[in-house]
Amino acid sequence: MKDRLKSIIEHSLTALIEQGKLPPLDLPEVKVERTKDKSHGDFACNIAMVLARSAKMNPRQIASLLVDSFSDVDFITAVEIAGPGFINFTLSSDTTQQIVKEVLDKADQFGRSTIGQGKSVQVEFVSANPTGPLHVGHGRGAAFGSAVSSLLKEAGFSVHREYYVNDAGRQMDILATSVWLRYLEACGQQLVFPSNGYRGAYVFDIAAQLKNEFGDKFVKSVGDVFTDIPDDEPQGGDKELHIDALIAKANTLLGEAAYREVFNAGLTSILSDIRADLSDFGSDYDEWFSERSLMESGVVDQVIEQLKQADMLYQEQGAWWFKSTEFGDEKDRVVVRDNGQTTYFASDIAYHLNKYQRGFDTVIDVWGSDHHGYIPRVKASLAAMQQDTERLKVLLVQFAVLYRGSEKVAMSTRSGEFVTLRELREEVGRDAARFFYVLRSADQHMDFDLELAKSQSNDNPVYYVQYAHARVCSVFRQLTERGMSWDKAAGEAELNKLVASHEQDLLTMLARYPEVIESAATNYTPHLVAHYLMDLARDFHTYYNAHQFIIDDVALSQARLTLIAAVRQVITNGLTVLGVSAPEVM
RNA sequence: GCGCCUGUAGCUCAGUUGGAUAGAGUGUCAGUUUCCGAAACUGAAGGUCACAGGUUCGAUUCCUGUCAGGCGCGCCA
Repeated sequence: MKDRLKSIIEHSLTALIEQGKLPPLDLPEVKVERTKDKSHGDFACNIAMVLARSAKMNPRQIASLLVDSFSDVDFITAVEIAGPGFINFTLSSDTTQQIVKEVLDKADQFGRSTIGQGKSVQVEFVSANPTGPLHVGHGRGAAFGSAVSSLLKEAGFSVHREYYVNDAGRQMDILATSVWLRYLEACGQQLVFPSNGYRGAYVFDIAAQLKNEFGDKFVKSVGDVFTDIPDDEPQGGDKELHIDALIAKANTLLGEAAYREVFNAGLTSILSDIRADLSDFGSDYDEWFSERSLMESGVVDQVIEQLKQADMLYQEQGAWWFKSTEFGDEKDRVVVRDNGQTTYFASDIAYHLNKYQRGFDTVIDVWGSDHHGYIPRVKASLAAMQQDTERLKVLLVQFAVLYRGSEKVAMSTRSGEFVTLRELREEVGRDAARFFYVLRSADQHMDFDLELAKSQSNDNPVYYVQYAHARVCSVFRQLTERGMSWDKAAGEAELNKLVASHEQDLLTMLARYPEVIESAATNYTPHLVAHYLMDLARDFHTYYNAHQFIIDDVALSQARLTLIAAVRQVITNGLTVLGVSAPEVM
């Protein structure tokens, strides 16, 4: 509808210029927007005010010329000039009413558009290191990432959801060593656990599993393990040096093959836990991409070679540095350490190049906002390889600050003091958790009060929306119980009976849904959908309290039932986009 | 110190890319069931849009500065 109005206005403008009634001028994009106040009609256009300056004319005068030149169209009943020069359009009630038919015809397709033109988008989200279970901080990225993916799909993009598995690197070695040390303890040995190791309960579980499966295969004497290891921090040493030495010792004592077995035990256990967790949370993926595969296939080395050839790397103090400052980064970044190991950043360059080479039109990274400083160097690396950095979009998600009542909860994976995503899901439910996460815009800090979410979960807005859906279902159940039925065709033929103000509000609300989806998709803002659903639910509840649906006037009754059937459909569609269920009974 | 983000009702947050009288939830107060589900509805109260300038027909929105908070600034990931 916006587009139709737009083209009418554009035609009139060009006609007026040709007729010499308006001076020749460059036409800006015509914007037609929904009004926020009903008294201003359904749509408004501000073009007259926008043009006033360049045309050197009074905006109301321009508006008046435009309005006079509009040809009559059947779907508009009133065109008015208001305020400083707005042109307000009022739709015919017949046009407004037909949205019900459209919703029911398109059903779960209602809201789909083709603005994505089938272009391919890759969305990478969560990608937490497999060094421990997902915690509530990851939940927001999971809910946001999959909601954005669903939105893009609705908008006509071809979407590929991906999880980047950091199954290589130092953090994984720390995990492997932590598992091994816990295993040694499980085998009856006494030791002082490194302060920088992973202390979570799941490490004990993996160690116990290891012992079950392999017996004493990996047992070495603790005396040997801690020989020639520099002091840990509590003993006045450096915790990083301490843990690195332990990793090296694990490698030499166990040998490469056995070390790899311990390493993989930790990796596969945690990764399968993460996969199950995300799946249960309703965040599904098309691909799990392994960092190790990039290293083992030599892609990382190739990329480094490519950058060397392009004179983008230089050697200093034994390390290889990437000249990211030449592309706007604050400082140059190391890609190969002096000990010969490639950095995480080197893998990431290779990974992003790989994404580009797979041919995605747009590559989206969903990152925690604490990684924002990372954006310039990744973009720099792509620029250095003559890639179009505009294809990469990084969406930052602020972490939810967790509260227990009024007390802030300290979060640390290493110390094992965190609330897992699984715990959250079990306590507040998947629907409430997902809805809560996407209720706020992603770039906004969010306070997540566990006590509130747990103890007063009935106050969560998700129930308000779901209840509206269940209520519609309930009406149809009631209808059946009374031996009556809903006749869709009859209802659609009687839509002109829907003239009450509550009905008009609902009709307008339904018509807005595709616009909301489009806006939410193009701006990567799923919270708009959550807010829309709350608005729609409110209008429905208000309507419910003001009018009866099952009444003696058969024609009106069928029209109303048809309307609320459409409401039910749109609630279902919207909740589905957010990964939230639409229960028939609550 | 530098960079990015944020500052809107008591609290948690929206605000249609610069538009008309700044909104919702929650909390507080006052009401609504012989009626399809009261997990609902109606009404009231609640604001110097952090502060000060600037840009223009018009600013919560854009620019500058100040103040306050968060995050980042490793041969970690």
